Amino acid sequence: MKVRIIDIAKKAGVSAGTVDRIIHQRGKCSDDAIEKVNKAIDEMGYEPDISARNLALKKVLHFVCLVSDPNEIKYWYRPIAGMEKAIKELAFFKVKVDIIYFSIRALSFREAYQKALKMRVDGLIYAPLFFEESKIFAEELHQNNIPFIHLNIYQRELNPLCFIGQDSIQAGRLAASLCELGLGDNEQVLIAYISGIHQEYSHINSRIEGFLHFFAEQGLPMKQISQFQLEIDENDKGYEVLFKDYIDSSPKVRVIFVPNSRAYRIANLLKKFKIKGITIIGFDALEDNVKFLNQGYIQFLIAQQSKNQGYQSLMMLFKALFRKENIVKEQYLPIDILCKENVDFYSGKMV
Amino acid sequence: MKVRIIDIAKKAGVSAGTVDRIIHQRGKCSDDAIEKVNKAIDEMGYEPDISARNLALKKVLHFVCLVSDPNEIKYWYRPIAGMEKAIKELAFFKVKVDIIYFSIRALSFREAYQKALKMRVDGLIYAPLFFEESKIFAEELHQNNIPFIHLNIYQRELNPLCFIGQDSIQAGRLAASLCELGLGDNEQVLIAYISGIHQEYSHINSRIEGFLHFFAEQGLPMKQISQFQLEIDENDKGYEVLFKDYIDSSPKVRVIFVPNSRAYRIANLLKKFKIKGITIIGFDALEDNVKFLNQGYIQFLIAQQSKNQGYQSLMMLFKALFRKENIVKEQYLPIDILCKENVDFYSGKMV
DNA sequence: TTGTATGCGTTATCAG
DNA sequence: CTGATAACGCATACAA
Repeated sequence: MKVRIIDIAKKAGVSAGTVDRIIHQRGKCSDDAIEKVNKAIDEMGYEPDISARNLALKKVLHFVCLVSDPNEIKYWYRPIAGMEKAIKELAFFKVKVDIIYFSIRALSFREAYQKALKMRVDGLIYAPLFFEESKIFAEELHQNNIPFIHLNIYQRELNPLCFIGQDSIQAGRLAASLCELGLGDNEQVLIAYISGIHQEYSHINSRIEGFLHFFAEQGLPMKQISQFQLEIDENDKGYEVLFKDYIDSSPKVRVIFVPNSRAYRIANLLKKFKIKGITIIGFDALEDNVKFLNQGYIQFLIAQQSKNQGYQSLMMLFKALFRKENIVKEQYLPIDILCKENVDFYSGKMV
Repeated sequence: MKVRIIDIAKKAGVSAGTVDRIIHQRGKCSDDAIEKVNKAIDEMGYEPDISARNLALKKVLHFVCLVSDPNEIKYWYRPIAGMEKAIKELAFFKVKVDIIYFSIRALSFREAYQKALKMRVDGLIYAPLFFEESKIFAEELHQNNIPFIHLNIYQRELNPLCFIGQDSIQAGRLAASLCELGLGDNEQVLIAYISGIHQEYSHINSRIEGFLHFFAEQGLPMKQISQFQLEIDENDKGYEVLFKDYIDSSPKVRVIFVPNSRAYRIANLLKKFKIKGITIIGFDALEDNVKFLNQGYIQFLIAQQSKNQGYQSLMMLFKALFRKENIVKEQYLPIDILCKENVDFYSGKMV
């Protein structure tokens, strides 16, 4: 029936304590005992009872998530929602999760991770928004033997336990293929986005890279593509007129590709200036983006299961550290296409 | 810290046994005791420890899934994969799951459910493929007080505990909107599908209904739509020439909408007869469909997270019957759009 | 109607 | 290096 520790202990002719020590490699045991116990396990096929283990466990696993303040970058609302879902499920087990927020400055990120390092942490999740700081952080984690997961942005060279997110280059390619659908002969696509000052994230660049690749591969003339990029302070409204002028002087533009998650800003301008006949392809199902999708200003949004990202990241740590399962090193989530007709059913997505 | 049964027993001035009886409504208790215990629970906020409960539990919950043989309808491979994933996760708990297969004949379905009814079953999952038999089955289940979940197909009037699947009408609408993208002035869309004899499923009809609605709502002329439907025996190849003739005599057709999951059959004909300039919108990421998607014969596939459907159905039963949580009555999953550029990342999707 | 005792399979401690 | 044993929180059988 069910094989227990005591069953294999009897079979091996030792006590339960010894079996436990051998299974978990804690304490010292004689080679003789190790051999006998392993043999018994092979023959009888022991599977630990999670409930019993959990009940008896004294130690609590401690996971920490470092995420940017969703009030500053709205994108993070949904990964956090996913984390909260995971926290609920993990409440059955001896696992404790803390979420630490930082604001979008390198210094704030540094403070956050120093705070995390002061705690006794068994596993950690963060998005390497800041290239240099992330590197320093990762090195310290490796030194302290604390496994960590990269979420949303992947800095492969830092060798995280696992990356969870989207293939940004392929997402850019997909955006390009959707743009092409709406593009007639001799019409243009514009790459336009507005970002805060000094916000240059690798995944945004990857999306643009994939986008351009697609057009190149299809042998489409590059002159069909123009770019409009502004780095501005969050509250600066000066760009609005600049944008309007740009559009007025580019009558061939039919599609605008917005590679960051703020397509709603561009959509807002189309609405404000009553610009017709231009459609937008953007990223992420933020509330504001969805609003303009439903109004027809945005034709497609490419989404990345943000909630699921948050959920999976914690579940991965759980799988790796609680159950000692092997996990895949790169977990690329689906690249979702949203339009007016399917966006209403997207929010329930969890996963 | 953690509130245990014994804690609230002390607070209420009774024994642990009494608290247990009141929480689970087993055995008789005095009104006085009930009141005191409930008060204590309110004040202290008791949450049962799942691990301890699970360890002590004698009874095993028994779930049964009735699914059609995936060798006959390939669609079912993925829901079954999702069920297997759920079974793995539920292995931690005192839950046992059986999957019973039936082949696509009403008689076989009837045999399957009679087999299920003979077992001691606590919860059940099935797709109501056969209208009449499903009704009889549901009535028996209600009589025996066995909760059941409808998967993939929804027969609302049978009042399942929950439905998990896609909004087929909306999926049809989405298909129509994607068709429209590829449709120029004066061009036609063809609704074409090949099904086995006497296979008329409600969700296929709903997709067509949604599809037609979309065109009607947009004020598009209905004469742009033509239909080609064949009910044939699985091995009958006679339809191939019929199809070819139909296409030859309909030069305006630019897009073919295939409302069932066998777009690969139509795609295969386009390939075989070297028909160019026509693209297909179909359903479900079956292996064969994906092949033709990658080859360019199919432009879009609309998918329904089949694996997730299977997974969720078991998790729902678990939530409802093991933890006694309230669950939503209708769980509509996202309507996914697949094309060449994102299909490779779709398979990993779980949920 | 109520209280008590035993056991579920593991962990962790302590004495050998 | 090893064996014995007391928790862990709940369910359940039995005694009162």
